[in-house]
Amino acid sequence: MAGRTSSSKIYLDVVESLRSMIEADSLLPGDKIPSERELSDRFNVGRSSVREALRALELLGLIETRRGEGTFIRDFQEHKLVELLGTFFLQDKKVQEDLSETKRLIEIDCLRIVAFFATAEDIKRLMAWVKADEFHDDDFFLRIAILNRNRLLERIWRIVNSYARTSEMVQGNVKKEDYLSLLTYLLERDEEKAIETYLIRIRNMSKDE
Amino acid sequence: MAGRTSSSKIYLDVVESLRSMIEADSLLPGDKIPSERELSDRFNVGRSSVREALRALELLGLIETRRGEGTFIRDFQEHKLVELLGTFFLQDKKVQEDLSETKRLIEIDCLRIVAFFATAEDIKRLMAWVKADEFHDDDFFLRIAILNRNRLLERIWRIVNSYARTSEMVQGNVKKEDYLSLLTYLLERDEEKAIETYLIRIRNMSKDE
DNA sequence: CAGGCCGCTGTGGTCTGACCACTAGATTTC
DNA sequence: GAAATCTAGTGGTCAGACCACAGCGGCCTG
Repeated sequence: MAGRTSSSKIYLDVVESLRSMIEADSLLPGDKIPSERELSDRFNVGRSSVREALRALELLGLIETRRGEGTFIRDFQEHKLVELLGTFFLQDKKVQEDLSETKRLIEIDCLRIVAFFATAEDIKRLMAWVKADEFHDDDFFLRIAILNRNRLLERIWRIVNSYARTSEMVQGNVKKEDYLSLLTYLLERDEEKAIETYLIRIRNMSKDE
Repeated sequence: MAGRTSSSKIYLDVVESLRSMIEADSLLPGDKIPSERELSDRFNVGRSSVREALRALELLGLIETRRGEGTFIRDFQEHKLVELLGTFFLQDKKVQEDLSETKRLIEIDCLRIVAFFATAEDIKRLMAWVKADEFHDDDFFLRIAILNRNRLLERIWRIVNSYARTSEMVQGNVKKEDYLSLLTYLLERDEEKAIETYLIRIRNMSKDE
């Protein structure tokens, strides 16, 4: 009956305990963590609970287990674990830069794909939408991301974008003409011009703050 | 034996079985899935294995369990990085293509960045490594991903790669010369040539199968 | 009849102890 | 010294036992 830190689910406690343990002992990727039996012992929980935690972390790619050898820490960097537990990382500057750079790269990738595969009809429909509605820059690229029919890339964009959005850099105002000319290039399958237009847009956005 | 289902870890099989079951029965968010005991029975595995799978999915945010009631499918859509994994479970065929395409795009992005920012020294060090060691294609791009100093992009690559790898098609043999010439172009900051070399490599890899 | 109490039953949550399969290192054997 | 062998430690799996909780229905009481 000790004061359990949290959620009435032991395995989550174990996850948390592991996190602290890893942090406290400053274990690095490749390092071995104690055996299941020892953890079970150390945390005073059943081995099955330890296993549930470990299996979950394994599926997340945070640890790696090798039968007969042990359990090892895998790519670390900001463990996804931390995010899952609600600890967010958007603090330092570098992360910000990485976010916007990554976002930019993905958007360009999407443009490339769209320039290559999207039907003229799809693009025209998008142009009509641009003319008709009022919208946020995100909305525009969401549509681009959807047009590119790679669901995974679309997801990645959504994720990156959602992070990028929280920590907002000022979204400068971009004029409809810019979007339209970008789309026009896409329609003409002129990948390079489209990207160029995109980059100019970026520059404008960060300029007027 | 083309499709190997059993990955030697029962709980992973269960995860897979659950995926198919959900797909087959077209279960939607909010729907209840069979009890642990029934699943254990249906899949002919121990309940603990079922639980390991369920706990992992729970930590991923894909399902939700309520004691005394049951286990339910959750509304994914909004799960940060975890979303990635969601994709992994939900579709199947298309995902493979998306995975390799995305991987390719990211690798090219990394190459671009490296061509632009990496120091000559770093690249030379990589060349030395190529000459000296035996390695897998993944290892090479892992190093490229690390060289590009965008941690986020590196991380996305790792994730995508780890998934792409599981389902992998034979990694054709690429010769060291190819890597070396690629690196040479990077050293000369010749982005286009480097990417061209990269693409040729891809073609070779899928050819000899 | 209404309201509430009670106890089933089914479900997840947890622990224990027992095996198996495998790895690595120590030990023995040649 | 090298090869074969044994052994301890580790993850993988299972079966069975409880517990805690939610939901349902029946029974008692006012």
